[in-house]
This record gives sequence, structure tokens and C-alpha cells, in this order.
Amino acid sequence: MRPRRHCTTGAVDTWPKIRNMNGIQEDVMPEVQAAELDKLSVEERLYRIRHSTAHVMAQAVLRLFPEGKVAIGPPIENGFYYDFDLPRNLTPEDLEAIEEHMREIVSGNHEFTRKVVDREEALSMFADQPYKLELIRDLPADQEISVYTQDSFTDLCRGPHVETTRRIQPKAFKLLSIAGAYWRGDEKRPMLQRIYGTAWENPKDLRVYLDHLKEVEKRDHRRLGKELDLFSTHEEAGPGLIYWHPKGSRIRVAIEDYWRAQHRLGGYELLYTPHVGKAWLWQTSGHLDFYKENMYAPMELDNAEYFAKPMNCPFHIMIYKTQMRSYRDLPLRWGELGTVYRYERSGVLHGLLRVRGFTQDDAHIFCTPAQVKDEIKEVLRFSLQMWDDFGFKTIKAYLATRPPKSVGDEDRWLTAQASLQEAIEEQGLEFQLDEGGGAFYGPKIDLKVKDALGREWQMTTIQFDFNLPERFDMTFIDTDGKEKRPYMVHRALLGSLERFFGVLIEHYGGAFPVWLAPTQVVVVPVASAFNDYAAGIAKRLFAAGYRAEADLSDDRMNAKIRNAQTAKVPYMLVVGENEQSAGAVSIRTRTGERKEAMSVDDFVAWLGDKVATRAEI
RNA sequence: GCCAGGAUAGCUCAGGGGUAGAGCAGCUCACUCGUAAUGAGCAGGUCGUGGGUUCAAUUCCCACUCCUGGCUCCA
Repeated sequence: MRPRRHCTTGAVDTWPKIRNMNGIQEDVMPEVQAAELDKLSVEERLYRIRHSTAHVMAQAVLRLFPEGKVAIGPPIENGFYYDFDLPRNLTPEDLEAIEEHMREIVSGNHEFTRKVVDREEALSMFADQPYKLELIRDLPADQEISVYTQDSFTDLCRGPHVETTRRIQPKAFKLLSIAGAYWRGDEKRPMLQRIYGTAWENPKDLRVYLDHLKEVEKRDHRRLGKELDLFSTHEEAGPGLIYWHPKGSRIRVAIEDYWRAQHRLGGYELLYTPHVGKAWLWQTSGHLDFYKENMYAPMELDNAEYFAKPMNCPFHIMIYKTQMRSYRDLPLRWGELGTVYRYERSGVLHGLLRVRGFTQDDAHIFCTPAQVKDEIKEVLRFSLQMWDDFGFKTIKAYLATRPPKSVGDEDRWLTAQASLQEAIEEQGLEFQLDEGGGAFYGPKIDLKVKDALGREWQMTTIQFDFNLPERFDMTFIDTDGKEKRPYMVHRALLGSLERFFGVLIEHYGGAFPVWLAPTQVVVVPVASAFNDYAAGIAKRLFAAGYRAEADLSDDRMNAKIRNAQTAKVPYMLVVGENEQSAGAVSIRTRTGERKEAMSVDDFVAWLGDKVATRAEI
């Protein structure tokens, strides 16, 4: 299954997006008559189908475990889940048995009937269902309480549902996995067993979705990382720490070279700062008060405690404070590919996407109030251009504003929020407002990018910070000769190189565009008699700055092509008698296409163009 | 951290109370070949770590580590 916690899972555009953020039954759709079901949008129909399938599953589970307790079972994107408290742990075989019962229930053509009950009635109906009782007791006093019944099963539920189980096709749903989940997501409460399932309108849609899951698995960056020899992790050497192999490093170098070049053009200076800092630094920044549980334990040295850095900002501020800063010096844009370490609980580590040490493509912008607007606009534009260059074309913005508990002047918050929103609107970006969702120290924009499989990943963050300038007493001298507080914006565009690499691998399924491919060209001689010619071409390409090699192994030509193909090398140059005598190469792309033979000079120019235009192939 | 499942050759995996097997990769030899796998041979393992039960444990039991899928938070 896909890593739900790292991306909004999901789905090709045509697939309905149904979210249930807090995992509790919620439903904003009005009740409709059964006959109207077909008039509903596909999203609304699927919502009902999934919700109803969850009820059917609960009924099936209770058939197997009559003494089981049911918790909640909402529809989610692409499916549904239901949480249970059962006398024993479920096994994968149980899922098959449950599915069997579900098919039988569904084929009974039972109606879903809705009934409104008062609180007392509800409490007595679910007297032996403690989780339901808790839900009922937590409902607001003026809330209408409804229950839905199909066959012999009645559930507390706001609805809506399909009119009969006939709407649930026996071959259009599938149970996928069992997982532990805390009651109401609280680790102090009981651990329940959650069954995830997927449900669709018809068997064909289910098949398309299952194929999609297979494709997701094929593109899994951990699998491709191994197959393509890109990176590894080592439990003996510390979990969650990434080792970049030569081929992975080639890609990283290409990314970093691009990143530096773009930042230079964008008016950034680059910094290098230490990996550890004394307790004073983290005390001043507040990290020891608010972030300690995410930090590596201190090292003691000369009676002082040193911490590995979880963030780069305090170091950049130290540099800021080495001089008196004038308004004439601002804005300062300081970037750093800064490697940070954060403690993550062992259960959450996941390939490149969730690690304990990573390199942020970090930068801090220090500016005057008058400069804020333009700076934000530029950062956003910069970010979008970068995503475009890396081949991600669909971006969504999330603007998070001031939460109730927060620091900083009201007018600074308003200025900051206004400039964030204006920047988004100017770029014509689709965005969602997350009222009160900002950090206590400032509002922010997060960008989610959509990958080739339609999954959204949160990558870019652009964040105001009203806290650190105060804590470190940062100032600049304004035009009136007075000391003022600069604005500080923290931004990471790619996020972290590790995570970005993981997403990039999955986006391209390992078939990187030419400018990023670890090996851009493999020269394949048709027989060993042409080894020298092949080696000469590879050498020439290499000298011209390309990642090219000749395959001079004992393999036959067909095997060499296959090896290059499975390594997803964009171009294979096949050379034999014809090419040698003409000083040419014949080109085969990894898509299987054969191009007309061209002179080596022409190929160099052609390849240069492909790299410069960031062509996929 | 918690719940569940897993860990056997470099990789993918089979097996099972009497101390291990395949394919690919690797090495050697032969083949000199025109757009996705030439053939033969060789080598490769304290069966995750530690403890227990047993005449005997890789197999059964316990603990731990890591991995996988979830739960909370986040780049």
C-alpha cells in the first residue's frame, strides 16, 4: 500500500476525491431520495457506496465476532475503513472470510433505512457498544441523531447511504489491509483493529484502481533505489540515514548544480554553517523548549552541551548578527543546502520520504516591511519555475493564517498574510485557506505538487517567522536612523533533497529525463572488434561533460542493450562496421525508438540540446 | 512509541525439528554476434541478534534489532 502519511493519496484526476480529515463520520451532503441517486455526481455516489460498504463490512465482522465492538467507519479517498475492538487479532485469512460474508449480505438486496432517534433511545440501542455510546454522548445537544439499518445491522450514522445493498456490486469492492489504529487517534486510548477496503461503482473501476496500486508499487522509490543502485540505508549504521550511491549521487549533483545556478540568478548568497551548536544557541532559539523531543541527544564537550542541528535558521541568524545591518543591505537572501538531524520515532521511518538526517534546500530572507510583498512574490515564482523545470506541472497552494495562540504584532501578521495571498493570486494558483492553521510564530504557504500518478506531495514551504528575530534581537537601521526589526522568511523549495529525490524517482518511475539521468549514454559495440571505436566515443562525450560510458563487457550486443534498457539509460549508441567507417553513431532510445545514424559531432550537439531543454528523452 | 506481519546467498524468493535450495547478479572458460537475456562450469549462507525447550533448533518458545502496513506529528 501507498504511504498515506506522506502524500494526499491518490489518484488520477477523474477519481473522486473524498476526504475525511478527522476520521470521524462527517457528512455535508443532504439526504436524498433513493430515486435521485443516479442524478448525483460520481463523487457523491461513490461516497455513499463506500460508506455503505463500510457498514456491510461491519455487519460481516460482527457475524464472525458477535461480541465485537464497532468504533467508526467512514469513507475515505478511494475506499473506506472501519475500526473494531475484537477478541482476537485479525489475520489476512479473516479478510477473505469477511469479504465472503459481505458478498452474501450484499446479494440479499437489503434496504438502508434511516431513522431519527432521540438521545435516550440512541443510548439504549447501543448499550453494549461503548464506542458508540461515547460518540453519542459527545454529540452536541441540538444535533439530530440518526441510525441506519441494513438487514440485521444498525449503526449510528449521519448518512447518507445508498438505498439498497444492490448498489454495492459484489465484485466492485475489496478489502486491502489490516492496521492498528488508536481510538480517536489518541495513543493513550485503546488500540483498535482497522480494516481498509476499496469500493467502486463497478468491477472495471475496481480493476483500474488495483492496477494503479500495482503501478505505485512498481514505482516505489525504495524498490527502484535498489534496482537502479541509487541509495541504501543500513540498520547497523543507523536507521533513517541515507547513503547515496555513485548513481544516486550523480543525480544529486545534477540537482544541486541546477539549484545553485538558479539561486545565483535569483539573487541569493550561499552559506555553509556547522552541524552542531551549543545549548546556548538552541536555548535562545527556543528549540530546547519546543522542539527537544525531535532533537538528537546532546553531546558533552568541555562541560558544554552540543546538539546536532534540527534546523539551519539559528546559524543564519548568527551570521546576520555579525554586523550592523542597514536598510540598504536588505533584502538579504541566504541559502544553504543544510544537513539537519531530527529524531523520528522508529515506526515512522520510510525510505527517503521520512528519515532522521536530511539536507534541506533552505534559505532565509531578511527584509524590510516595504520589501515583504515583492520578496514573497519572487519566492513563489521561483518555486513554481523550479517545479516546472523538474517536470511537475500541477501545483496547489495552502495558505495557513494566524492561530489563536501566537506571537508577533497584529499588523505584521496581516501584512505577511496579505503578501502571501497576493502572491498566490498573482500566480493564478489554486489555493485553499487554512484559517488559523499557521505556526505560532508566523503564517505560511505550503505547496503540494502532483506527480505522474496523480498523487499530491507536500514539498515547498514558505514561512514567516516573528519569533526568532525577537529571540535573537535582530535589527536593522532604517532610513530614519532608528533600529527596527527585520522580517524573516524561511523557505525550502524542494523541501529536503532526500525526500525530493524519493518523489522524483517515483514521478519518473526511475526513467529520469536526460539532464538528470545518472548515465545519459551507453555506447554498445556490436562486437569486440569495435571496442576501441566505442570507447573513443564514450571518452569524447565524457570529456564534453556528459555522463557516458562504453559497455566493453563480454556480453553479446543484445544483452548490453537490455542492461542499458533496464538501467533506464536514455540513449544507447550502437556502433559497428557501418558507424565506424562513417564516423557515426546509431541511436536507440530507452523507449525503443531507433533514430537515424548521425555523425558524432551531430550527436554531441543533439545531446546538448536535449540536456539544455531538460527533455525527458 | 503502539498494533499487526516479516527477516533464508549481493538481489528476488522457495523450504522446513535431523544443521539448506532456485533464478538473477558475481567469477572462469568458450562464443565475436546489428537493436531487450549465448552456452557451460565454479564459487557463494553461523537461515537478523541474544536467550530458552530438545539427544538435536534455521525450523518451536521468549526478548531485542531492523524492515513493511497503519495510528500521531512533520520536510
